[in-house]
Amino acid sequence: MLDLKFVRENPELVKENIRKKFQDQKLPLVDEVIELDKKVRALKNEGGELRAERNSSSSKIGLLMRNKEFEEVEKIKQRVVEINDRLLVLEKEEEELESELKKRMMVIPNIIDPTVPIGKDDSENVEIKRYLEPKVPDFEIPYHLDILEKVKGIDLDSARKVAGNGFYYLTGNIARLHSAVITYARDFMINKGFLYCIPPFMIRSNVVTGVMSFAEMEQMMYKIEGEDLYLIGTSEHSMIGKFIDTILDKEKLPYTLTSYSPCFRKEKGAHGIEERGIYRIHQFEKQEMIVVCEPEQSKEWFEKLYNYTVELFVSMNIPVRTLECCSGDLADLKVKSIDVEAWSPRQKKYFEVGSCSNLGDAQARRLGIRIKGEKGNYFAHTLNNTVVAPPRMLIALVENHLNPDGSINVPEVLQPYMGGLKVIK
RNA sequence: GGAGAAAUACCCAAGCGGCUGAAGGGGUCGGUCUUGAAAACCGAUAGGAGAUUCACGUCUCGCGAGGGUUCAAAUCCCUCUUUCUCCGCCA
Repeated sequence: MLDLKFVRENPELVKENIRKKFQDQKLPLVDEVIELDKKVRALKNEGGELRAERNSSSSKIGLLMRNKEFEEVEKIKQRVVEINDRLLVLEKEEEELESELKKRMMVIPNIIDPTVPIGKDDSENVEIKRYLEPKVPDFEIPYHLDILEKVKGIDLDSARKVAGNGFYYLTGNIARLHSAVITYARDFMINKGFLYCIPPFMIRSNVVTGVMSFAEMEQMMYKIEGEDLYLIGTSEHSMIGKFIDTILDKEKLPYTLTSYSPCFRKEKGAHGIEERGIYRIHQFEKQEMIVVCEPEQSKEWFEKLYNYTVELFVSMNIPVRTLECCSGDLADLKVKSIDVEAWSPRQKKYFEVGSCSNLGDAQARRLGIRIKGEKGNYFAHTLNNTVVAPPRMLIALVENHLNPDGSINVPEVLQPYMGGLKVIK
């Protein structure tokens, strides 16, 4: 969400940004917002004046009552009743206009970073850089399910009986590998100076609506029956929620946090659960990182954040590349976003394993995350990025470390977390 | 889950329909005193959201949150949230 003042003062810039994102149908919203804003302010002014009159009249009544000047009191009372009637009308109108205004403000996209490549959709995303050589071995790489089944590491049949499609049992060394990845990633981030957190895995509706749009909420979030609680889709929800309505101390910035959580997603909508196996599932686990910082530091942090993920994958010997989201593919709240994609030697292409986003002050404005400044408070910038999210990440791991006999090499950095095990057979 | 008590500014706390946007302390900041400090004394110190103004300023909202009663709400009523105490249940 943009600053209303900014829209008021820079309508052309806002429109230009909408065009860059190929959302021309939203162009009229800008003028509508400016018009609505004008009306709301006029109403506020009138209401303010009336309230001021009511306040002074009411205290006058107090004085007159003590002097027993009842006739005068009745007169003033009547005037105040009139004021209240008028206020009722004004307030209703103001509320309506404000909700119309907010509705429009919510869908006007955030101003994208000047470095974001212009493009219509995900086909125009831009590869930034590759890390490690994407190798295709001279033997055939089976589908990841077959690899995992061969080492008795997965049981989807039982999962379907117990919970349905989109769930999994990981077993034995693969389950252990899964934990090893999470634990290694946790320590990796702790070593980068991040504060490790285990957040609530359920959050209230007001936090949900604070961190995502209604459409997203409907498509992603599981609701707990009979409670005002939702299962989190990512720990970003509870981690950013932690800062709702706070005024932060300059000295304590930046907040750099890494959190572990299971993530629950309905995966309703466009694709459903088409992919066989553990690529797209209702439940997975994720190590996440978030940063809350000074506005002028967010760009710098953005670079650091996705590079941490790259470094982590490279340390496990998994080839990755960074792919920048073009303007048309960038979610409305985001200033800039880069995906980290891992190499799939089976598909001979890269697939998404992480996503790093700079939200600028958009999220902070929605959630009221401010920094105490010398001359008034201002909104913080927020960023989030995946450290690693197995089991999807395991697809990349097993495909890249598969031996011709179907055994899987454990990357050296994970071996300590696997009791020294070097090969999963 | 049941029964009680509470939520007021940076902290503690008074107030329980109008003169209270809020007594009193502590803290913090400034000053007097002192070689310097402490103590003592004096003074200052209400965060936040919004409107308006070139600006000084003015106005509105604001006593956990949201509703309601009233000419008028920190104060009365309702709902919710949180905290504390006790009981029950449970890793």
